[in-house]
Amino acid sequence: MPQLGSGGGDDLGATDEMLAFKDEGEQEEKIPENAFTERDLADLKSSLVNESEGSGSPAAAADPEVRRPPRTAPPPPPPPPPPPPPPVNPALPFSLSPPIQAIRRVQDPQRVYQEKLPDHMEDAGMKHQDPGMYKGSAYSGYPFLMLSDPYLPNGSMSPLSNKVPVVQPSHGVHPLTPLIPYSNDHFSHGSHSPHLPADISQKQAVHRPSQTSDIPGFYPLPPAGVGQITPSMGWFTHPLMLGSSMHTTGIPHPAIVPHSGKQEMEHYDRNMKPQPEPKREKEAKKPTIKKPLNAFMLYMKEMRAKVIAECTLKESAAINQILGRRWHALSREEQAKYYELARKERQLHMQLYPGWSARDNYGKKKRRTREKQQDSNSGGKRSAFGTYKEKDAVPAQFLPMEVL
DNA sequence: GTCCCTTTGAAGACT
DNA sequence: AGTCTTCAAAGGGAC
Repeated sequence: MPQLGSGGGDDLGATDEMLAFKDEGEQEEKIPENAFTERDLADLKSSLVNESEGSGSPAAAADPEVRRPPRTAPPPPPPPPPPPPPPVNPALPFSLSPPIQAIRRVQDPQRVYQEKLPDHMEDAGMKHQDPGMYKGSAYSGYPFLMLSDPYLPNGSMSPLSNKVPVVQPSHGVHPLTPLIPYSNDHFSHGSHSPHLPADISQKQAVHRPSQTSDIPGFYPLPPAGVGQITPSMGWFTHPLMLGSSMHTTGIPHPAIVPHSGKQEMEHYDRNMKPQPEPKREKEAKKPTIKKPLNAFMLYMKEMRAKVIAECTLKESAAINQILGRRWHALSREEQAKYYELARKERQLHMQLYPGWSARDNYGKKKRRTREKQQDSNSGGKRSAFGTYKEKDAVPAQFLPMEVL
């Protein structure tokens, strides 16, 4: 949380929030009386990360966050009394009664999910996995198995979904339910990952230094699922895992995504020399390694379906606003779990792709926007990746809602 | 078909 | 060191 931790950043973020609430006024939900103050929230966030990093995991030594300079935030005041559980739906600016339509939308998650499964999964027998895995309440019990992959487009499955700590749509399940397995037991040091197929672990062992054991079972599977998900299910025959999708460690990872028309491609290897046109075209079809999801993204991924089910909203922008407010309404402990998940996610990502940098994906998404902005305000304050008008010296993300 | 919107957090670039 | 920008997910809406 660099922004929060940078000088007045704490106040910035919180101020934003407060203004947003204020702006939404009566139409939006009422903040719980004992909602965090700006300061409290900032302190909590700061301490959450610190706790997460200092949770005693030996892996913390390799954690990039650990290497960052210590936060300069003053010693946090005594933590406020834990707020009572947030209201059932603290952020909903609308009726709590889910319309029938919305209910129907989530009534048959299994069907929906199977529809989403790519063919290769079916080929690999994935779709025909023990249906019991999807049974039960909506998605209960499934979060660790039939997870839409965070790194694959359209939430498709990837073999590694079974191991990546992706918070998946729980659809009625408590948002943190899927996180339970991320207990200290799973993070415990030295335990060989029971979730990695033996051959994968061996391959990792070949390429990885000793820290391999630092990411033991933080991609846990339910006991029933562990034995069912095996490499024979197509893990190594997935088209995405052939060729460049396979990491040098031999470990396929969901962060590797195939080329989608939406994103311009850039080869993963930054050291790759410029290629002649034909080769570049060929290269352009190679997958991109995506950024690991942060805590909020993990939270969103899990809670989105629930929010959609609870309201009639479909637009992601509106849903994300709700999720953002809910995120702030989460208790310290609840957020901590997501921070921990995100930390592990980054850790694994870093280990799987040591040479990868977020910079690799720069310029792939908003180039047109930036170019447009550059065109419209030539003479903007900055020009590295984009410009903004002088009067907008404060980035849009820091502006109160009413200004936007 | 492509981009925008909207959120928070992480990381890189820049001053 | 502090500030700013970009990207990560998602999917309806706008063009």
